[in-house]
Amino acid sequence: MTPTRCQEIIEAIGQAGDVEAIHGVCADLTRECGFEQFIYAASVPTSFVKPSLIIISGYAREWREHYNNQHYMGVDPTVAWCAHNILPLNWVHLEADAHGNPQLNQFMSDARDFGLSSGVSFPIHTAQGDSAMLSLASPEQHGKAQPRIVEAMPYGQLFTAYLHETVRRVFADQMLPVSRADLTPREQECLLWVTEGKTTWETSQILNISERTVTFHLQNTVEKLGVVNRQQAVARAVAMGIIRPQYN
Amino acid sequence: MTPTRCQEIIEAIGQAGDVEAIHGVCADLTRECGFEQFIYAASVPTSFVKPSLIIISGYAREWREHYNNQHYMGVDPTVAWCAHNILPLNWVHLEADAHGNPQLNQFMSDARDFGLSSGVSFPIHTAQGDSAMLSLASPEQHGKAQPRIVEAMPYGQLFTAYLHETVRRVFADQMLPVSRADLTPREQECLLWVTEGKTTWETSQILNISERTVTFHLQNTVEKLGVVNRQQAVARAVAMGIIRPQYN
DNA sequence: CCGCCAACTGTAGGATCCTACAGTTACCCT
DNA sequence: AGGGTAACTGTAGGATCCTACAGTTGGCGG
Repeated sequence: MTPTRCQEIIEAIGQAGDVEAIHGVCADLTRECGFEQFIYAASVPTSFVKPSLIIISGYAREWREHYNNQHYMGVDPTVAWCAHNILPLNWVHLEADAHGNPQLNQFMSDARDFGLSSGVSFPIHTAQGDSAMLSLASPEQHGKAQPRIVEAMPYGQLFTAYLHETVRRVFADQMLPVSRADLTPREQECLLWVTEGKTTWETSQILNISERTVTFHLQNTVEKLGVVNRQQAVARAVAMGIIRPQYN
Repeated sequence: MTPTRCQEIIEAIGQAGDVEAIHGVCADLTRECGFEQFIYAASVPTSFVKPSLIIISGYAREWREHYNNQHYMGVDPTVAWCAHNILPLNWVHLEADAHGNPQLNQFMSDARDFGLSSGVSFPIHTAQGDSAMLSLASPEQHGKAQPRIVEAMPYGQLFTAYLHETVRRVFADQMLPVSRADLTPREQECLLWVTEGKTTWETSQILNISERTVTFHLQNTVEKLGVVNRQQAVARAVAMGIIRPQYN
């Protein structure tokens, strides 16, 4: 792939304005990289127990149905990898794990039946706590597909980032309901010290205000974040990147 | 850059075993991409107020000193960008922001004096809450440098990910002190429901155990994480990725 | 068999948080 | 001048958390 072509694809990703357009540009870049099927999945931590998922599938519909029926999301090694890692996963490395894991073996055998033999998965994590993955797959044997996977590595990683950025724009309403901007500076400050384990009184001493005022700001924070108490506010704020390292 | 050369560099990054080796491989890839200086910086959220930084600098020593003396980390637009974004930052886009911001203008003018005129910064964020950036810079004018920047985009993004992975390995002792594995399944479960805003009693009902037992597990959690109370435990756990979306 | 450890449970007092009450002050923009 | 909003403060009762006390049970490996 030439740098120019790469820039064109990035451009196209940036201009996609709805799900269909995103699907289209994904299909294009999948073909361009020499693969046949793709799937993009994003996870937004609106809740830790039940996160919302945004899936744009270029996999066979039958496979998606089978996948859901079998609850394969809990088995799928690409999902597990991308949830924890930042490096691309070449599916050739999954073979070894499958030995002695009948569940995983079954999954991979089923996947092969639907044309998902070789491929590569790209994870992406944001500072706001949401994450996504893009998988590019082909029915080729692992050996034959390696040159294509190696070549796709740099581009796939970059495309995934741009893709996720576009999804965040298009699905803005389904993403987390508030941003850092919705909390006032004082509210952020109070919340920051709470995440550091300070009590209301300690925080009031640090900020040179009354204990009551700290409580007041934290109350507002809890309400703005749409949560029920401090610990949930802390969880939400950290997951969303509202509270982040201070560079002074 | 050929796919083969790209793979070789990735290989080299993976084999680096200490700071000097990482510095060396960074210098190599910087040259390979057509740039002159680099800097890698990682931030580990051991504390939200005072995160630990790991910096591997291929910038001029004098610039680093000036940068620290002027407390430029709070001004540096590449740091601000990489803290929040997932896409590469082409420095050419910073020009517009500098107008009407004397502090930023001063910073960029100073940077130019040290051979940092054009360049690109690559952010990376992990599921464990730490993040890093790699900047590649050149003394060339923006216009002249564009082809090099465009070409470096995909590779830089990928190298940054591998680089950060290596740093996490080499600096393992300076990274976060505990991993998910250090909390027992029950402890993770209790913590999960706390992050969802459940009270001790509610959690006990969900898990079908006594209120006292939930308190017990959470006590252990607080102790293992080395924090002082529940909110800090929640913050730490979320920042570290111990608590993450459940796929069921 | 014994030690280790995860999981579990009870009581009780003091610390802290949550909620609902009811305001004041200062700044910015229209 | 009036509206909006951030920041600020007080009281008080009930809910919840924290801590220190003192244990039991079951599984696993040496």
